[in-house]
Amino acid sequence: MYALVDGNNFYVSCERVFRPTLNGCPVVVLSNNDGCAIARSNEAKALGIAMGAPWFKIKHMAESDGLVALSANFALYGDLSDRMMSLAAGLGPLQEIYSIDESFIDLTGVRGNLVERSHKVRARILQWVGIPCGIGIGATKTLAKLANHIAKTAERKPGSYPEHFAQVCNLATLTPLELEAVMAATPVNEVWGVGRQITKQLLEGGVNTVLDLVRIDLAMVKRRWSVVLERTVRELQGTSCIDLEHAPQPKQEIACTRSFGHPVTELHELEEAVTEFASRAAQKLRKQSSLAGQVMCFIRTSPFRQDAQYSRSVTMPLRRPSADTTVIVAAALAGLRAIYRPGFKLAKAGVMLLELQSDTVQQQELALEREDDNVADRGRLMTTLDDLNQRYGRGTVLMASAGLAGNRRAWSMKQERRTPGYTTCLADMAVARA
DNA sequence: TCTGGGGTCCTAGGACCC
DNA sequence: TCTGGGGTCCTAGGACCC
Repeated sequence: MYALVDGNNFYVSCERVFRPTLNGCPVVVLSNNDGCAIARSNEAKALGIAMGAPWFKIKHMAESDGLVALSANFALYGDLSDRMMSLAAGLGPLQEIYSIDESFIDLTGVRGNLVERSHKVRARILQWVGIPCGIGIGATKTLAKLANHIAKTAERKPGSYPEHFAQVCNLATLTPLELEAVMAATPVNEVWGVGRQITKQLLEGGVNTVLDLVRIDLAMVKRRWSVVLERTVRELQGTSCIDLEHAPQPKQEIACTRSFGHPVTELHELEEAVTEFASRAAQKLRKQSSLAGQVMCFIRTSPFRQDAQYSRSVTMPLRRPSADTTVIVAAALAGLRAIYRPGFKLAKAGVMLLELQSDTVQQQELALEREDDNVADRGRLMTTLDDLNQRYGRGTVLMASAGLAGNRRAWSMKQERRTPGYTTCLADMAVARA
């Protein structure tokens, strides 16, 4: 038995914790670069604002409907997420943190009334952290996700499901007939693992609801689609196929990519951006104690513009696996110079680290060439770099090719409406006035 | 003027091996 | 006239997730 605990409209709820006047208002949180809406309050959803709606297309609602837009404040969301997760963990013995706002809990061995227990955990998260969440319970992770969807929808749209499913929904307590009714009332695209493409194909085949999907022929699903969708159907039928991963696995690839605040055409500007992205990626790499075997670098124009299009990537193998910022930046810059062409209005660039491996395994080799640097010294240098940037703030010590932050940089992302780091920066702490 | 960022898994097809 | 069978590895691309 699994539970899924999921924060409602998470980023918006985080903002509301420190700005209660936003309660009841239509609010969206914008992606990096203030590009599009990535979180919407219920009121914003009711205005018809879609997930991913470009800000410039919905901006007019600020005047007409009192829509409030905020730049993403990931420092705040990450911190409130940690607090929410530690309380959600109280629901059962094992927890898998699935995303910034969701965690699965393995309920094996938990006695008593699971719904009552969930309501208590939910109330505690609301009171101690200030984030409202929905909790779904089911025999498999896919059913727990479905239950979570029902819990949220029952709360947001009265009449859509039985009232008592609001906030907490345990599918395992339903009779077969009740379960069928719920599945028949749920569109198939709400299932975890059924995205846009597969939804389209299912609808063409007359599979409209979750109930239709759960009754589909398994062999046909595997033939027509894949083992992935077959697994989803089995999970809906109550056979657990996706295990809880309570120990986070190290990433197999690490990326740092950004859209630019303004189009970039000059190589030297790109070099600054790519240096920063490669440095950030290398830092993430060291944080999970990995080495990278390859560095990928890409640049591209905006596919939304009518301008001449250009999109190239290049993968640079490293001499030996490394987590050294200087090595990774050098490889990324060499790649950039190889793919750069003048005359294009570039909108985005990025660096990805591939072929990651643990830094405790080091392939030995014959010393056929002179070592310029002592590997242990370089490791200490990187540790010092990370410590300094941790203590005095990101960008305190950086590669010279990153340029100076004080200079005007076309590539820096736009963030015109960001709220303070209420919980992560002393100077930004909220002040209570009597 | 203005459209995010960061991941995972699976499959098909080609190159290559004996 | 007739041209096998069985396998691995790699890559690109597509689907999904939040």
